[in-house]
Amino acid sequence: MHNGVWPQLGFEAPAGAHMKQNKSPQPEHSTTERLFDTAAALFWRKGYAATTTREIASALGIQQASLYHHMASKEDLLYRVCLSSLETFLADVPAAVCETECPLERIRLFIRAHLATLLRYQQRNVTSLTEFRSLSPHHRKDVLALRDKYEHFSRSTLENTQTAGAIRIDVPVKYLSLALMSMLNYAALWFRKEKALNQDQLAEIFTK
Amino acid sequence: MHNGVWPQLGFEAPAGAHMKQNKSPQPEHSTTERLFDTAAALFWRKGYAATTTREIASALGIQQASLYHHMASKEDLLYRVCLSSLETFLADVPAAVCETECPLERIRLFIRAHLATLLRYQQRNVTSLTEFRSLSPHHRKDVLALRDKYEHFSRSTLENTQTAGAIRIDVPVKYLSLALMSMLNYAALWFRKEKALNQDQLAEIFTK
DNA sequence: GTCTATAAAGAGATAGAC
DNA sequence: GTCTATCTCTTTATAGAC
Repeated sequence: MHNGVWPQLGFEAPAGAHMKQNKSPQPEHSTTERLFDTAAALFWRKGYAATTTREIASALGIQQASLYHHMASKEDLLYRVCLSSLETFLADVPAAVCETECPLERIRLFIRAHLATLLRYQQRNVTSLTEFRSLSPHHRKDVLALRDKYEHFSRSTLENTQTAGAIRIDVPVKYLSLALMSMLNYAALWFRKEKALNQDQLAEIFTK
Repeated sequence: MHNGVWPQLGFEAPAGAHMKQNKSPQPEHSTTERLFDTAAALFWRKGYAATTTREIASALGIQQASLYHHMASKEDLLYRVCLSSLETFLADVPAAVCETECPLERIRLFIRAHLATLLRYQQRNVTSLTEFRSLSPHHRKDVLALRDKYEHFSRSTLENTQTAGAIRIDVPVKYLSLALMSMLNYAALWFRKEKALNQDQLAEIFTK
């Protein structure tokens, strides 16, 4: 019963996430990208504040001081992980939703695409979700702007669906969006390796 | 739009939570209890690892070294905050649910009572939910045992309701429980001061 | 039960060689 | 781009007086 409703942070990383090993001109696994993934994995497991730069360096197989060739500071590293998380959502999810005009289908696509991106880059996304408070005020503002942009998009999607009469209208869009995103994002915290069908199940459960 | 679907940790504490100021033989605000609340408030806002013992002491108006008269270590303090959180759930929620036999009403009472306890001791509960990983292995085991106990209770409640045909039976209880608890517990992370009606709204939204 | 003083360890970050 | 060496600051925790 241990993998239940509680945020079970602190597991090993889902091995082999996005291993494309292609040889395209812009390499997908520059040292900087590896640094992001390595750091996100540790932030996910131990939290940002509890993770030391020495641990990150050790996981990369280099010395602690060598990190500073790739990052300005530990906080700057967190900032860029958060940025990469939100930029991926903003690039991938709207693109997926655009594939249909049917309101109800759009919301299904939204849920599927959001969940797919959420779980594909789970470590970076959980970091972005849970370590936001450790950002400097200036960096926080930047990340918040991207969040708002995405939230606006998701709320519009629900709004259109509601207007079209495809979902319940007795609850303000604000709360529908809130409850849906809560459920979806919280999934990032406990999701392990359950089969992808869960995505449809969640959709079915909530779409009323 | 800033107080939306993202975990907005880092706000001021809801002032005046459980201020009873009675004069009962066992005082409700011993220094130790005040320490728990003060620490939980800081853990909630900054996270356990990012909170220093000096900050806790300063918030209590004493010197850092004086803390060690009330706790064995910083980790021991976290442990006891987590314990108090779970012990409150196990004491209050089952007691509330017992008040009726009607299956559907039981689940409504469960949701209401869980949410009420969750928000009443929000700071301790969020700490228990999010800082679990910072516990020592031994303390983690203890806390996990209490979690399992409560999870078993909540799942039984849903199971009985499902058996009685009051809620959907096309989804395994495991996932119903998971989704419900996710939604409820996640609420602890963003809930501020919205009116208590939200509790009923959530119940309505989810009870199918 | 709280204080001052301090020990002991660990943190992030920099300097400069290679 | 990575290394060794080290600086400086902060951290948790202890000692012992009052």
